[in-house]
Amino acid sequence: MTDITSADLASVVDPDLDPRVARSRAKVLGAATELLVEAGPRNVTVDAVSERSGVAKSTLYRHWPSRTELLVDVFRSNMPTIEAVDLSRGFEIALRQHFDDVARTFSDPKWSRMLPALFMLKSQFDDVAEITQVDREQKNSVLRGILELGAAEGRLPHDLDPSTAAATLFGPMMFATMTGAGDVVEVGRFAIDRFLDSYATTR
Amino acid sequence: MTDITSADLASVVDPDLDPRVARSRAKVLGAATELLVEAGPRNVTVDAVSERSGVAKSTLYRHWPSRTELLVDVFRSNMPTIEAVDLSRGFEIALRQHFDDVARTFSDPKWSRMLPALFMLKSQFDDVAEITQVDREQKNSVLRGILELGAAEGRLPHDLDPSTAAATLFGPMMFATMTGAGDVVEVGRFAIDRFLDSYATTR
DNA sequence: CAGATATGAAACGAAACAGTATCGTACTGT
DNA sequence: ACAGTACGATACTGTTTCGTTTCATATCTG
Repeated sequence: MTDITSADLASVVDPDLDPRVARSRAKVLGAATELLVEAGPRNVTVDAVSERSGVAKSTLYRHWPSRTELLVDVFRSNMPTIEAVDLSRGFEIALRQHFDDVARTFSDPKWSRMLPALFMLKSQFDDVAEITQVDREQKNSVLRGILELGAAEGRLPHDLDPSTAAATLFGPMMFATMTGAGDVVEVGRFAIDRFLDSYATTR
Repeated sequence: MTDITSADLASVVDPDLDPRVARSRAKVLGAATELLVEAGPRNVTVDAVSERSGVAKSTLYRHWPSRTELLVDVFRSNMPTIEAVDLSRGFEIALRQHFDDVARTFSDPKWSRMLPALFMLKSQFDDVAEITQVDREQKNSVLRGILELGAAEGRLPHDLDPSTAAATLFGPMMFATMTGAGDVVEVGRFAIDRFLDSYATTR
């Protein structure tokens, strides 16, 4: 896992952009992320972000109209990327590959601390709700392909709802992350094994 | 499901206590809970609670030394009660009875909105962490009894870790609650069916 | 290099907020 | 009825926070 420096992050934000702008935005987002992870959204004050990032408050307000929109962007810039899965090697391998991808984010301590705040603010800010919705749709889309492959291989029923399956497969890891009980990956693996074994039954 | 009035809640807080005190505390906790559910912990300001509850700020500070401790008490007073299960009618009935109990709390919209805040503040305030820990221990204790019964009936292996099982059984409902995708109870039932079926395999 | 643009530093206003203090009033238990 | 206690109303202090403004300086682009 490679560390992403402020410079890298800046270039990710937008190409051919005034480097000063890119730098400022990246530094602000980085500092705000730190503050969020350390002590929740309440800790992400404009002054604290300014001080931590070394970016003047006036500059900050040139890029974000309000603290709220900055906070939303912090979540947006930290959302996990969903990798496409290789379906050519069969259902179970694809499922476990996708699992590894999702498990990585649930194991990331930064993301773990961000997650409760994300869900909390979801009900207050439409932008945050939209972010989570897009993420879920992407993941469900990937999972749908895997489930269809599983059905084609005769290992899963055809009427499986992706979002129900997602909850069953990944909910346990979320539970472990939130409660802090048990190893996240271990719990996740166990849940997937239960899921697969349940359809291996001769009924 | 019966509504709990302020008077009822007051008497629950502590018997043989000056009724004025009980009344004030109950009104404050009720109003603070509302504010928390409506817009998160940041919305629970001392002035807002005072205004909403009709209890003077000075009175509030006679009962709680600080805003933080009030907030902690709000969570404490809203924690779900764990019912003991009847193990005499067999493993599966006991499991489903416990499931109904847990599912009730995950279906409660008030609790759903409280949950992310609870997990968020867990890492900031030791008192909140303690509350969640006690709750988890209680639930794990109940589940342990059920799992042992299941093992005795030959339907589960003997080496099942209660906290791993808890994550597998109830994580999906938490996932559904947090993401807002799918019916919570339906997802929960599905997950339990997978869990049970997975051990019904003839291996 | 030169003009355009972004930044930094600092001060400022206004509002929200936590917490304290005072004092007259209402309630409770005996 | 009476003494003890809790309460409400209000004002107040000090701090935090958001957001704005100004102007000199640094950086980028052509």
